[in-house]
Amino acid sequence: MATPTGKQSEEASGHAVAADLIAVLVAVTAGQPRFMTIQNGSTLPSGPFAQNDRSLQSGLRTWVEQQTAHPLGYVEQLYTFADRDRATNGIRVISISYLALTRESREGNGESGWRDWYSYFPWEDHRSGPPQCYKDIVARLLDWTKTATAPAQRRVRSRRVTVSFGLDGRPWNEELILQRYELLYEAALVAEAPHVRQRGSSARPVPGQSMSFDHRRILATGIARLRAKIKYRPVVFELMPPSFTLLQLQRTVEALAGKLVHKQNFRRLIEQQDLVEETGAMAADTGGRPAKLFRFRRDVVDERAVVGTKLPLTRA
Amino acid sequence: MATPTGKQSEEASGHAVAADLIAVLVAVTAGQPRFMTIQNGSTLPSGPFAQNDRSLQSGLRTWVEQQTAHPLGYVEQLYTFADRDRATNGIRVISISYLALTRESREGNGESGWRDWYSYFPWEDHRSGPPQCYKDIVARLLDWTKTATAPAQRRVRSRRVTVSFGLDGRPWNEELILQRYELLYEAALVAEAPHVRQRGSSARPVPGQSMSFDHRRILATGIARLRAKIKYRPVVFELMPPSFTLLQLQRTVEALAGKLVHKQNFRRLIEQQDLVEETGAMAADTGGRPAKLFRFRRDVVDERAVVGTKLPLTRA
DNA sequence: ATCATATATACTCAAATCGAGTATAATAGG
DNA sequence: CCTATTATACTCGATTTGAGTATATATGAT
Repeated sequence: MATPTGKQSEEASGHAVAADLIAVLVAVTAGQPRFMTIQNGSTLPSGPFAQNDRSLQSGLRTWVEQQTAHPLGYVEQLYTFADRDRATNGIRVISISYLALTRESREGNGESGWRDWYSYFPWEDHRSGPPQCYKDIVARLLDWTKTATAPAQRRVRSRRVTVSFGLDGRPWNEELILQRYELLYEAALVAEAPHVRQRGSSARPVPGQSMSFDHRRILATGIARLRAKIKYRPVVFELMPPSFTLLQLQRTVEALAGKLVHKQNFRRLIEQQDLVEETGAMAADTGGRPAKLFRFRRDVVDERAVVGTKLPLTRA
Repeated sequence: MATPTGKQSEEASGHAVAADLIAVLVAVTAGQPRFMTIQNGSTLPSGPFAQNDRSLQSGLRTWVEQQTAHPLGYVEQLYTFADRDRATNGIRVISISYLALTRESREGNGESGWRDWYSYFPWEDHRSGPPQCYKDIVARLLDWTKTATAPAQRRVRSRRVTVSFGLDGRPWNEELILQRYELLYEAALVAEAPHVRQRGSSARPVPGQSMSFDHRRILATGIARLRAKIKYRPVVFELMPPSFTLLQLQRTVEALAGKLVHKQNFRRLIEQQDLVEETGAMAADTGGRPAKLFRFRRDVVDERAVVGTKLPLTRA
């Protein structure tokens, strides 16, 4: 029978679930992308959605601010999922994850603290070329592709590795961070993988700190979203101080994307979009010629509505 | 205290909520964009998420296929929300909405059926220029901007109308459909608005069929997502038959976007991206010179990974 | 004072892409 | 065989992009 939303609440009590809110809270400090953790870096801030919360977002704010003593700035929803294995006491848990952007201020309280996200994903930082661990990871993944029994499956695996890690002259695509993490998970090369202890020599995980539950996967989802979004929406500015130089802005973009951009073209793009204006002041501590300070023109954003930023990251 | 995901399930039983799954199921038939409804067009297909569903998506599939006798094809999550006023029996309802793409086959059973989405959003179809109702809607919105008491609020409203409806020489941006619906809602110009009956002459809603609950808003969210997504991911093809002419493809894109594109440039863009290949056959029923039939190259998509489609819709 | 070094900022230039056409081909119907 | 209609090839100027070069203004060492 057709049951419209809202009407089935009477019967829905038989389908009760618990709702969990999880935050990927990001800041960029001194050119390093960081995120908020609790429990000594093993867990993302999270908590149950309570009956009396006004909305999902306000529930999230309450919990995160309580756990981390840090107010949330820009917030957007990431993804909602209901894992089979998340059930406890026979009740299913639905997790609603959020991406939040701020600037790092005071330290967290107690066990909460900011962590560099590249210590969880060392293979994702290509700002000074492919990192140390990259070559080894690719080799181990290629080994894994060969362990498939069916030839068709070998081809599928091989193509996935080739594409997502930018082999055979393909470009490195920073947005594929989730696909790369999922490959490593399937290949049992991260500590979170369920069968990681069933395997032999290859059971040693690749470099990179692991997390509880699927939190590293959620973090990858957040990074992927952010890496995609900075290309078409002016969200980088949420991570910047009130005034900044163009190089600081560029370093922030590079920190998030995990790769470098052409300086002169970056400036051209930012300036011709009218997203920033000079404050009149100069930054003297640049180590070279002093740089003009700029501020974000928030008015232009709602002026042009959602219509966004361009960054020199779009092409291969 | 820090409470990681999963651990608080014991206490979470005190925070029990009901989860509801809602689908915006889209097809394009004969150049018209349509979506699946139940209850004579007033409601989106939806139902509770059950304990024994494998995942949210599979729960959704079960419900929709039961209600509409129509299998789901491509599915992606839209948004999750927990409205204050959605509570019944003291239990909060969390709604998880999905966008799904298919092709129209058989009719729905009973009360379910496909509806043209522009009969719910008549002001959104600009394929033959601004539609009939457009001028009147803008006029009524501009009247509404004047009813604000504070001058600052008048300016804010005025800019929102100007930007989202493309006034003062600004371009019409089809992606702003949700912003436009929200303006009409705030201005009490749609039947769903809570204060629609408290107002005088302007209580008459603008043209366009209304829906139960916030379903028209969810539909707008789905359309907005689809209009944005066709520009950078090859999702249009989910709506196409196995083989099609380039004009059919173009008409589908135009139906979704609600505006026309330059034919020659459209072809150039599609062909140079290698997203399609000739089947060898020709379509004779074109009304003019027969057209080559093409098929979507699914292999190219996972070859190039997420890296997407371009459509001549990107610029103003 | 001068020089190496670092950063800031202006400007150039060729290649690629895009918007908006024109021109020509192949069908159906009168 | 003329007209209407659609398909498809090709052109051309304007813009945008990638990848530089050139020059300006700081600091710190000698």
